[in-house]
Amino acid sequence: MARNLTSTEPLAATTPGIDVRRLRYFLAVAEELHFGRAAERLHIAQPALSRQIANLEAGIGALLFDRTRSAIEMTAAGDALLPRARDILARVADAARVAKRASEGTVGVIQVGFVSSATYSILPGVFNRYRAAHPDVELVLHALNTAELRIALINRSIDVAFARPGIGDPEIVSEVVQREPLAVALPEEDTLAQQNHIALSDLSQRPFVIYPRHPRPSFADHILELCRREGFTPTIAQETLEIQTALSLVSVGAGVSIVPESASEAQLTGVAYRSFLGDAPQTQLSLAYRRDNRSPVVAGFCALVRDRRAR
Amino acid sequence: MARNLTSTEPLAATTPGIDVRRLRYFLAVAEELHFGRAAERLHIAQPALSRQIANLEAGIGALLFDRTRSAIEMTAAGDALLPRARDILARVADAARVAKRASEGTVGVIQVGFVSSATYSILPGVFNRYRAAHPDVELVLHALNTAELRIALINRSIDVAFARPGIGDPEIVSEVVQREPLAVALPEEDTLAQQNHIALSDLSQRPFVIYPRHPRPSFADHILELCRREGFTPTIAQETLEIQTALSLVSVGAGVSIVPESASEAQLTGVAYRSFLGDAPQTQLSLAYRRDNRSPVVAGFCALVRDRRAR
DNA sequence: CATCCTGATGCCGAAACGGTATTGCCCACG
DNA sequence: CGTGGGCAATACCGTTTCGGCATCAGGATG
Repeated sequence: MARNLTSTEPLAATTPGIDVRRLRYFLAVAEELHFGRAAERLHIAQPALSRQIANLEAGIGALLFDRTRSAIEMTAAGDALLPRARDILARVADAARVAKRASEGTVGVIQVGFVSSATYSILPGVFNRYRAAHPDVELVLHALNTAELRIALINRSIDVAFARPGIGDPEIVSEVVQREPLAVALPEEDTLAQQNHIALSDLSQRPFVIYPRHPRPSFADHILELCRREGFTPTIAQETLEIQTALSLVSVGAGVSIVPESASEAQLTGVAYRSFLGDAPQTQLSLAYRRDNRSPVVAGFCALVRDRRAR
Repeated sequence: MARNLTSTEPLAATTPGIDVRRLRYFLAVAEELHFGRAAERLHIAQPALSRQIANLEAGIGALLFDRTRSAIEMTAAGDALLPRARDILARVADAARVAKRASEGTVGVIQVGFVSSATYSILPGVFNRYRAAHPDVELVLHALNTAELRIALINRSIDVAFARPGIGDPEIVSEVVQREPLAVALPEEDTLAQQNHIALSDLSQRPFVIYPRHPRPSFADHILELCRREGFTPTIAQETLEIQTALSLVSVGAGVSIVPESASEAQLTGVAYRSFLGDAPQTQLSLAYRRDNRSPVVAGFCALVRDRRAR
């Protein structure tokens, strides 16, 4: 009865009759070329299978099997449908898997912004651990300053940011994930490099390399404020955008720079790192993300950062 | 209630819940981001839609929409599913279309074998008309001799053949599609070329170029039999495999050849074509295909050939 | 706080599905 | 030339699923 097409439906805009269940049934029959065995494989009775195949044929408008011979045969339409049926079934299964994994945050893309000075602290560990735990999440990195990070978060051009000291915005959640002492980076030939510990006031006559000055408020402002409290205004030799550039300038003797302690990891030749005398001034690194974030990928990333901080 | 997964089913080997109907519903909701409007577009009531989406979510094991806000939002799982759902629906529709067209013989491949001497008669017209009528059928051509055509048909390496005079085999159906008079191809400088009509006996002293000699029985055997009846055995100057080669040899004066009249279409310089005196001997071209052929593409091709012959 | 909008839930009739029993058909075998 | 066996189709029936109507629940809005 693969003949009476769309008799009950007045306007069939869609494709009635085609259905993943029926495609699965079709595949079984096509592979077994035997209704009885196919039905057995599908754990249904043979008549039910016969009817579903007939329904599928009616939906397509063509016979899929040639039942005239004793052994069943594929028709041209069946041959044409077979590879497509396999493909569709595979895609359906894949779609379900991917959707589920997306909900678990194990596939997708995450755009991470960070200030350059975070390069040497927790970032390498966080990125490595995250990549190991979520190999199917693409981790895209953007080095930006704190003000740019805020804009990028609001733009949604990044999903999560590491900023210093943090990002104040009603739309953004900012959590401190690391506090670390500041240290002095100075040329090795500087006489102060012979001391193990340095007081901030010792630097009052030295030229400073600061970063990033614009836009306000910046890490540089934080340093300048510390100096002001100590009773001096430093001479600014150079302003740079990134800590890496600042350290390079220090290495060629352009001046001294105040950096997070972890910057000593950079190991630039010609640069000596010295800690402060007494209780050193601190800097903090914050993890920031949109308050309305719903992405499980982002949630998973933040969870990993918090977990790492806890230890 | 997208929480209780596979509670009733003991062993779900397949992917329950995912279904083209549900994917269509999902697509509507994803595009409208509003259950009411989506339901309206689908011509069903909103509660039915809500339940089907819930079923889909249960089948996948993840929520696809975030209903916490006033305006509905996609979840990461929904975002991941959306392009795949579109793709699957398009493929389903395409599969149905292709299968139907395959049953009508308007898509597919057809392998056509033919004897070289048919090149100048009905073949160009048949091929051009068929390509025009069935642009999505790939027409693959194979120049073979009659014995090779028979083997290729049985092998299924070709679907249909044009053979001379025909193919006798219980598995093969052979229908005469064309009868045409034979003619003489001779060098232009031959004295016989000055006559408009030539008797076969006039050629008794001329060297013959025949084709194809092997395997038997061949078109060459047919020619030799005609000469024998006329009372002479021709001198065989050359044997070739294809009519094109035979005509080339004639053009350089190697001898004369008996060819179907339509071979004059070849227009080789140096070759004159002359018809026979009186009632010329005839040759016939047959269309052959497997008796058990079920391909609608082949059936369509044969129908076109028969139709052309009728006019 | 009342009201509206939106999606979820309860309940019921209709359609689809699957199972058992049976028929119809073709083929092989005596 | 019946006849029995194998296979798919059909008949019939119980169960599940689907869709519609009415209603409920929760958030937004005035």
